Amino acid sequence: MAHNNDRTSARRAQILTAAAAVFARHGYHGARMDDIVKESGLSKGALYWYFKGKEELATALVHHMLTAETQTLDRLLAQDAPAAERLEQLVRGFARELDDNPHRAPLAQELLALAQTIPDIRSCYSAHHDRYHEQLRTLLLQMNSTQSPAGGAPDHRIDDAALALLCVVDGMVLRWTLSTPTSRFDLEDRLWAAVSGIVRGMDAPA
Amino acid sequence: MAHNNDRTSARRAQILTAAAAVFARHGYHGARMDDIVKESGLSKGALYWYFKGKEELATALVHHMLTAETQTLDRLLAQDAPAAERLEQLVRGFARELDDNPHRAPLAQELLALAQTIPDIRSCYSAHHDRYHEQLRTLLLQMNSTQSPAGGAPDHRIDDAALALLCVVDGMVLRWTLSTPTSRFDLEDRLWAAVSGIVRGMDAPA
Amino acid sequence: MAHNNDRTSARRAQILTAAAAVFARHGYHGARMDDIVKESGLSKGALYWYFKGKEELATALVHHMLTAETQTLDRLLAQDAPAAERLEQLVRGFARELDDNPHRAPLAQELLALAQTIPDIRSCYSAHHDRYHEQLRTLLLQMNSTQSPAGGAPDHRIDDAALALLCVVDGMVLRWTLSTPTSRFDLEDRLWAAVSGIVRGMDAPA
Amino acid sequence: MAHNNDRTSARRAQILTAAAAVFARHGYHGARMDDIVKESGLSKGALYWYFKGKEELATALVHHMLTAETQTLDRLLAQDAPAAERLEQLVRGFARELDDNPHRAPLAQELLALAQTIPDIRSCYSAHHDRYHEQLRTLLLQMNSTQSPAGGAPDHRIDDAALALLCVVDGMVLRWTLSTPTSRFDLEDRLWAAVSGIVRGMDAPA
DNA sequence: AATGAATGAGCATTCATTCAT
DNA sequence: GATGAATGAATGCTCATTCAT
Repeated sequence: MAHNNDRTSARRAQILTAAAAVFARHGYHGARMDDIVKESGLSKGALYWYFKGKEELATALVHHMLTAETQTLDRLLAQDAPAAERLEQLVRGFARELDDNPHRAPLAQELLALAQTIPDIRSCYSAHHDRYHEQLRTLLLQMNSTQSPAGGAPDHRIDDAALALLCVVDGMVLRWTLSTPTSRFDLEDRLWAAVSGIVRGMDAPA
Repeated sequence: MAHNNDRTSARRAQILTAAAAVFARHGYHGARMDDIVKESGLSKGALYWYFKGKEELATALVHHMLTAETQTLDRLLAQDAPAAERLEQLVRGFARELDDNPHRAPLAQELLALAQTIPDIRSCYSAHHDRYHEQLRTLLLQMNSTQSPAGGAPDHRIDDAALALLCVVDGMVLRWTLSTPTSRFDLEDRLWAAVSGIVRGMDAPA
Repeated sequence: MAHNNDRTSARRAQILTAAAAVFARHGYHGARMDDIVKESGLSKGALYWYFKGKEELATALVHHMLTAETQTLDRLLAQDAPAAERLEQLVRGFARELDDNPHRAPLAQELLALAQTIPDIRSCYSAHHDRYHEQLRTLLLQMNSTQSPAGGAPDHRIDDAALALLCVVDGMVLRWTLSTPTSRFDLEDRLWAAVSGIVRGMDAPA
Repeated sequence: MAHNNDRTSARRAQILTAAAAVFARHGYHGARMDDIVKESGLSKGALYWYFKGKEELATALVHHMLTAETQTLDRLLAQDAPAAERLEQLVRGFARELDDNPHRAPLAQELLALAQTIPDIRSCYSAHHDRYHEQLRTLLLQMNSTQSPAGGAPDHRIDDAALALLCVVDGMVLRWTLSTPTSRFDLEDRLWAAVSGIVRGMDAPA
């Protein structure tokens, strides 16, 4: 019977959504379980019926977000548009989503910070980084072979570029999140500019 | 009386060192004031005599670290070695220092995370980002004009590259900090590879 | 319909057995209803269908154990063996049963402790004490008249001896239960030695 | 400086007294730390400054009570009154004290029950039992040699009697504590009667 | 009869901060 | 300046019990 599972995952989602909201508002440490309970509309007992505790809440949230990200990239890799186009789509889509959901970025930073302290979360991120790196390398390889049938950039260049891409994204989101109203920049433009630069550098002569 | 001030700054330094150690070990939230007291070898009353509270401890620590970073870069800008060389020196020096001080990176991440929550710390980072961006832009301009007297890359390219450089550094340190013994990479090599890529991309044709 | 009652008492017995096991393992306060549910193999709803709550579980258990004890003594009193022999049988049988069932003694102590707190249980024990005292006095009277047709010990001596017997049993079980592997003594031997001493003292001249 | 220690032990005593009162009233499990705090007149922080937690409170209390008991017996053994007289003094004094302090007995039972659950407390009681048994054996030996210079009862009889004495005391206090107003008996008389019986039985012929 | 999801009052403990000495 | 005992609000979590199904 899927009934039971449906109910269960509905409840878990309900709670996770509430937790995400409260974590985004007050940070993980500033969030009280009571706040999440209130936000979820359930009772404290229900929350603890579905999740073992505060840490599991955070871990589940991380898992959820990273899984979604991986799937997005998977979908992109499976498309048959030119690789360069797909990369741009990825980057701009990513930036736009953050831009449109003001809570996403602070929440993500908050959860990321927990990786320092909570081993399960650390593992999630580690695994995700590796997986994402691999996916990106694949995309860059496709770009490279398409662009210049002759071969283009050597493999190590591609590898480095993939890593740089990953890092520049993380770093820029962080900077953007921390920017003040005064110093705030346009995430999409600047991120794409940075990515373009790295891609150009991939093929350029030393 | 300078005596007084000496004593005072010695005590403050002593406490900050202790706080840095404990924050690195347990994270900001996991650190108890008692731990810091014990680590510092002073008494609880003394700690509160020199610092208003836990937040001020963190803020002072951030201030200290960011100031040091700015000064390093300032010193570099004032040298008369070729700009490209100075950039490499900066990046490699930065990487090596992290590599040699295992606590530095986790501590930095922890403090960075506080920027989300503690306004004073957020301001510190915002200001530092802007300043650092400016300094880096200056360095890249020097490289550009040196390399190709004709002019080389247009200004907006340089600006983008400076930002990308900043972000790629932050992002890579983060990734490196989170990497497992298995997936750990060589920070200096990879960071320099990324930086090189971005610099190459700065001048490369679209 | 006896069907109904059979099912009912079967279920109740099933639950009580589970409760006894869990109380013996974790103590009354350390036992969670969930543990008892799991141990019983039934559902939480079922448990609460047959018992009003945790206290009733304990009360029923006490009732059950004390009733069994009374019946044992009743059976013994009805036998036609010499009184002295029956007393020895009683004491040794009692000791052996505890020796053979490692959980019995801690469970009994735990339930006894509840008498301080739970009025219903206190009443059970009070009543049982009186009843048991009476039964034991009867047995001692039989011994006395058998042994020395002339009359032997005066009544008040018999009464005191009966009480002493009761107390020495309780006290020794307690001590035995609390004894460490190192200091553990042979319950049957020592208990019988104590009982013999008291019986001897009953007839002995001041 | 004894100042510090004085203050410390005063506070600890203050807290322990409060804990004893509350434990006697509500039992260990029924007692809330807040109650003890209120009763002590201190603050919650102070309580936790002097005691690690609820368990340590109980353990310290047990320690305190058992130490006092041992000392009483030690004092008795050191006196030069006839042994028989000292035994009577011990038993009657013990009974009277319980009779005069209505809280003592329930508190003692409550703490004793914790021995089943809390290892530290169990150890306290185990050690105390052994020590007390030894002290009592010594006293009985003195009685025996005094009474009949020829030698009197054999050693194993004395050992058994000592154990029986210990047990009968524990058991009778328990029964007395559990007795209802209706069935309540005079502790001093009955206890002394039981003890006398055991002592008589010690020397009596089989 | 039976299930198990849901409830929520209750509670021990922590820890940043203060202040009398 | 320095000490460390004292404060008490804050909080994550438990678990006996209920009740819709």
